[in-house]
Amino acid sequence: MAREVGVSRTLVSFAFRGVPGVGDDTKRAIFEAAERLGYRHNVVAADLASKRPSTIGLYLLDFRNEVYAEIFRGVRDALNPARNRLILAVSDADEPADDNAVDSLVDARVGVIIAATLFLPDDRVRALSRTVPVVNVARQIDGMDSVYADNVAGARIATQHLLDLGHRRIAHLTGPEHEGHLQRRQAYAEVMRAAGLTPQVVIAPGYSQDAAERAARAMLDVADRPTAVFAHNDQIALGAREAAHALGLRVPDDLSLVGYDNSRITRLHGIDLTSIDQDARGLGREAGVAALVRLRDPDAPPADRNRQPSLVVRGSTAPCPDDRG
Amino acid sequence: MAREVGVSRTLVSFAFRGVPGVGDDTKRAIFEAAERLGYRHNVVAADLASKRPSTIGLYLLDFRNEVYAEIFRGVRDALNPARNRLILAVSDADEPADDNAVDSLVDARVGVIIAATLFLPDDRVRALSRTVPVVNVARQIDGMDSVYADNVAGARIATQHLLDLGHRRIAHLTGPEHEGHLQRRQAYAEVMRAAGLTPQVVIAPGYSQDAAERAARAMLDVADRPTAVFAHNDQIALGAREAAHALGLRVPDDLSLVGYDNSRITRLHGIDLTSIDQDARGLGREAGVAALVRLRDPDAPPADRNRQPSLVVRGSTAPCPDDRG
DNA sequence: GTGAAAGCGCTAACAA
DNA sequence: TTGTTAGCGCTTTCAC
Repeated sequence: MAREVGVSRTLVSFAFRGVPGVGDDTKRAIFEAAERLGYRHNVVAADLASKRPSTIGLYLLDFRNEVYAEIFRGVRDALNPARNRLILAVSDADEPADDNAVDSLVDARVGVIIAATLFLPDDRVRALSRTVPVVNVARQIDGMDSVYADNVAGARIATQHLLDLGHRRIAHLTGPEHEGHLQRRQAYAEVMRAAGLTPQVVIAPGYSQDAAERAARAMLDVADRPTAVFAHNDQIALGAREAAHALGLRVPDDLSLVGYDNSRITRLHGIDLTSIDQDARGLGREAGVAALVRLRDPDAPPADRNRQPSLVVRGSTAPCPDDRG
Repeated sequence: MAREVGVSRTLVSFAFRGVPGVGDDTKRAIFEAAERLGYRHNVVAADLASKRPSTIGLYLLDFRNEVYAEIFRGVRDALNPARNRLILAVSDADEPADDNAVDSLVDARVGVIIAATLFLPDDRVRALSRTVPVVNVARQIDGMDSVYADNVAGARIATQHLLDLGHRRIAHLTGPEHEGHLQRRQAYAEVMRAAGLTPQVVIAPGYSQDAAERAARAMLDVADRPTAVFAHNDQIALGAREAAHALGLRVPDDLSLVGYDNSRITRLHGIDLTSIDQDARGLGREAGVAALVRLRDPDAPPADRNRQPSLVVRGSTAPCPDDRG
């Protein structure tokens, strides 16, 4: 390739990376020859040779939860103008494979990992970040880059909304306990206790709709069932909704339901799910920017971007049907 | 690392790749030392050095369509036992970025690309496969590895189902014309013509729910609107459903609706969408296997796996409300 | 603006 | 079973 144009390998390298200091004519000649020869700049080899890898890794917890699709879009929005390669690793909310997914990113020698709600505990994430810098999305870890919407605020708004509607037996339906997935349930419990009520946290065997449905069925199939449910996310809320319908309960007449994420599905006619919006795409965008910063300057002070979520009231919540609650 | 154990680099390399011919003691010593030194086998460098890359690239058209999540899971199922790295590239059904996504896979120097419904025309895919072998999923291209469910059969079953219910004004709602996305609309048109009816193919500006909703609104807001719609996929069907409700039409009383993909959302209480099942996860699994084969033997004869889709009747389809149709 | 030489971390013959 | 020598395609000094 270099021979073809009569230039050195260095020039070709510079030309492809947009390093200044290459004559316009030379540049043109190089690109023209590359086109003709079907030459492609080998980014993998480039990343290997340079000590500073330019590739960005994105970890997403689950593929079936629309929130991660939105985070992905946001990250892509932010990275599009840059010329960084983005590679994805996706885990599974039901059959967690965090380590595999993260390993594949580390193996790919990415320069930074954007992690959307890892199941890993804080310490493991910190340890990981000593190998590869990590930008947390939708999660806050002290001393690390974190882009998130305030979970405590979100859970409070949701719970308070149900209290305001007169509900007293309000359950919180969530998944297995992982550090980083605790704030919502804790904030819910606090609000409940502050109102003089007993929190009821129900833990499903996973964060998917299916897992939630099973747990919700048991929760709702009792005499003094809750009159309202605040779910960890929309997927889980939909699981609860299915369980309710299977038991002949109507939403919102017999059961009020609040989700989290404000995914598109909540807006469907007939679903009409009240939910907390945390602007996942926006989170993704900020995370993308943070990753770019981290890549250029490993020693930059950690970014901590806390956004405020908001409640979107729809038809799945209604006043408590009785006073027994 | 090699020095540390007092072994040659070759042995270390062999040990990590599981190449036979390394003494058990040596192997143990190597892994033990690796652990201690925090050494990680650099797969990127390995792929670069060996002419046969072991990484598999997966292209998915869209993140918000559950079908691709299922294909992904299937591919992962198939690849799990193997030790191949999987990297993803995701495009967007509304803002197509096929070339970017595919480029990122080519740049990553993957050994084979599993492509789930590229927008690219057949010839472009063929051209691509001269650089990197391609396994097509949910699409058939002559002379190439293809794993798909028979679209012609699927579309026929769907259309026939509506005809059997007495509908005559049946529209097909789909997205922009791409080679590889034509079979369903053609099969629909054939069945309609064979029944002595005029096909009405309505093209939305994209394959997403939002795009479909806009197109459906125009389609349904006329005097002699269709009494039934066969949609290219579930996303599009949901868009039509939203449009119908916005216009005060009830499903299935005023409008019957058939989707495609049988995604989980079709099963939600209140959505209850009749759909065609093509077992996306199964397709993904077969594609994963085909990719593995192709990786080991570039000259193996192209695999062509054609599966039969099936109709799942739910509550969104009902007999035609009148005879005017 | 340009080129030569060394090296990134690994694999692939081949030899021992 | 183990070690030696090249070399993958690129970047990076440093010199011209």
